[in-house]
Amino acid sequence: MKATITDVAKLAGVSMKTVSRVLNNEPNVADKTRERVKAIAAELRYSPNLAARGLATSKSYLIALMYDSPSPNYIAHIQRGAIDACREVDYHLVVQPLSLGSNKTQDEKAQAVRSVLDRLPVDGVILTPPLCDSVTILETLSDLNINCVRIAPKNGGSQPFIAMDDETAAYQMTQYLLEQGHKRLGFIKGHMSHSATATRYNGFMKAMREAGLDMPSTRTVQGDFSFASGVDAAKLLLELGEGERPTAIFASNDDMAAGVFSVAGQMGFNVPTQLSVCGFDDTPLAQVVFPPLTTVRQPIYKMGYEAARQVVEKKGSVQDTEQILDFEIMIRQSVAPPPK
Amino acid sequence: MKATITDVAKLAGVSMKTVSRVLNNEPNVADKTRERVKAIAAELRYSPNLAARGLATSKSYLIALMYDSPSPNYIAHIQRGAIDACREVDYHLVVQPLSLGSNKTQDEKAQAVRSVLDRLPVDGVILTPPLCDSVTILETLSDLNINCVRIAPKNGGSQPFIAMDDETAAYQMTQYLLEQGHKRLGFIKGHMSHSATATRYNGFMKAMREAGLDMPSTRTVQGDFSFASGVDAAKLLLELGEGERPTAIFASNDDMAAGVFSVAGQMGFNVPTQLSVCGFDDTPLAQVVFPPLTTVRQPIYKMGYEAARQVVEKKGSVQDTEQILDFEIMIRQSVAPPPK
DNA sequence: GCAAATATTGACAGCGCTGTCATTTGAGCT
DNA sequence: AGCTCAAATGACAGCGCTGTCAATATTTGC
Repeated sequence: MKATITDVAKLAGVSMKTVSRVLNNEPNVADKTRERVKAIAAELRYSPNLAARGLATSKSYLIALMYDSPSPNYIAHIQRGAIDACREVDYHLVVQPLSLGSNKTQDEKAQAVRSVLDRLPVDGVILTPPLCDSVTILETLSDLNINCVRIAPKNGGSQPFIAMDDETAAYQMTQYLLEQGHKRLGFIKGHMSHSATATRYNGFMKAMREAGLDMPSTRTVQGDFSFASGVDAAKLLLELGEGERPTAIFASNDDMAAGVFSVAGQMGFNVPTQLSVCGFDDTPLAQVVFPPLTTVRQPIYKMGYEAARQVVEKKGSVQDTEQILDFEIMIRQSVAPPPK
Repeated sequence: MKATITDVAKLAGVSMKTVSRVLNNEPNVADKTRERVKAIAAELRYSPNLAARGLATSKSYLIALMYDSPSPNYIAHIQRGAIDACREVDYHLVVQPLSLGSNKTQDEKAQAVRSVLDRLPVDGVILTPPLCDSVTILETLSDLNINCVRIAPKNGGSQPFIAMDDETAAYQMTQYLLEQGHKRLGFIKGHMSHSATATRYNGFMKAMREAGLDMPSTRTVQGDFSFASGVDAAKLLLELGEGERPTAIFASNDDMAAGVFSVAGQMGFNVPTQLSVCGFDDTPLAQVVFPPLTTVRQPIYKMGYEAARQVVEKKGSVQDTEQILDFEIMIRQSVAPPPK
């Protein structure tokens, strides 16, 4: 049925081993032989049997993308990037949602990871937030001797990672708000357990500080990245007295920004003429609200892509193991100068 | 390092083959032996080597979820369901996006599928729209002797499928609109290549017909499931003269409904007091607009779950191979009686 | 109690590939 | 030509598991 390495070897008049060498780009094969084998393999549409190869090399040619319920959109893009990278090197991606609620103990987390990897021994793992911040998980992985790459981890650590400079992005976005003439800004923070919450807030505060602007605690509200928390936060912010109320609100993600839109609409504040709003992430939502939301685009596809490349290549040098990717500020129509 | 079947066999004082039998729940093992082997396997945290098993059985214990860029949300839920089903039977899911633009010829589609499956010979495939409607792909799969399950295909055919009754859902939603007192309804159709477009429209029309209501062509607008197309369609609909303009708009999906919201807001129509809007799909978006959108919830998680179960079990009887799952009408606040 | 039937177990080959190491080939030199 | 040495190639075992089929243990029937 399906061609095997033996078929190719026979047709090419060489040994299986030589075919194997060609297929794996090993040295010490005469160019002429190499060409001939390649041609015949192509003709036979031969492709090596993953299981056999895996058994012989004790590799699986599989990598896992582990995540614990971030937004579907986030995962979808990471995933897509990772898959594209895998295809280039004949690897395959297995998706592993993990559902590690915060109610799980460290031990349970380790067990969950272990049990997944017992059943499917992969060659590498990509970890997305918040999993990438669990020391327990990182330790488990290193126990199991599985190399991993983290996406947007809270802090550097010794494992390789891919990240975006959230702080600078928030900083620049805040500067943009200030350039528009806003003086009273509101800020809605994200979920405390998420790494981006602090960095985004820090970038925001840095810009405020540099501008010499006051940031009273009444205008900083805790959210949790959900639409509902955006709604609650916006209410708090917009119910402030005339001289206190922010003229612009920086929500730590798009969902919460949408919550702000919703409250603004109900309370009769026009966006952007009476209230400017900006978000973070550039989810599809950002273009599906009115007016389109000014926000920060994260290079999530690329993060997935680079993470997968790295996890299969396991390069050595340190500078290769930490990648900071570029963001992009998407200026749309939800921010305007403040009303007089 | 990792325990093998030989380790278990030695400790249990039986042959490898007997251990193998226990692990695969084969008959003809004495209960006592079975228990002992199980205990020892558990103690050793033994789990079989996928590659070795795959090599011996020429199965891969992998199934593929193939899709061609439907919304991330849709895929994420299907995927989650499929993964959960896989875990129950020790299978694994490999995700395979396919990007078959409509500009691809049939041959190219077949090639694309073939090349994916050449490199990763899976035991089964789950096909989502619009892939599940490509005869070429179905044929390729059956050539390759890979069994597949389709999710929400356009028409029955001979391959097993999981679907939802879109027509009845649209029918019931329309009835709900009519019960609220609306007489002039607008309908925004989906993308022509998508199977759901026709069925949803049919359900809508059936309810209109039964109610003896007129449906002039000016109030049926072609969309393509995108937010932008919803915007365009809404403009067309809302610019109609006073006596022509619909008092309620049924958009074939939530994105387009969001487009309607956006136009309504700009044109000064309050939703739902002046204009009722409903959608279809119950994407996260539905709860992130104001007012929350009345829409149809599809059992997408369950579709993924059932599809995976079916693809690994390949049951025989016909009634098992066609499953119609229940939908749910999510009544929220975007529909109200029409203005007097 | 004994043959026949059945249930339980095990020996062994082989799935398709790669690693190791031995062998052959050919190039480069004197 | 004859020799050395490196490059190219191949023979073969074995990765961990399951299928086949033979061997052994147990039960059944009379």
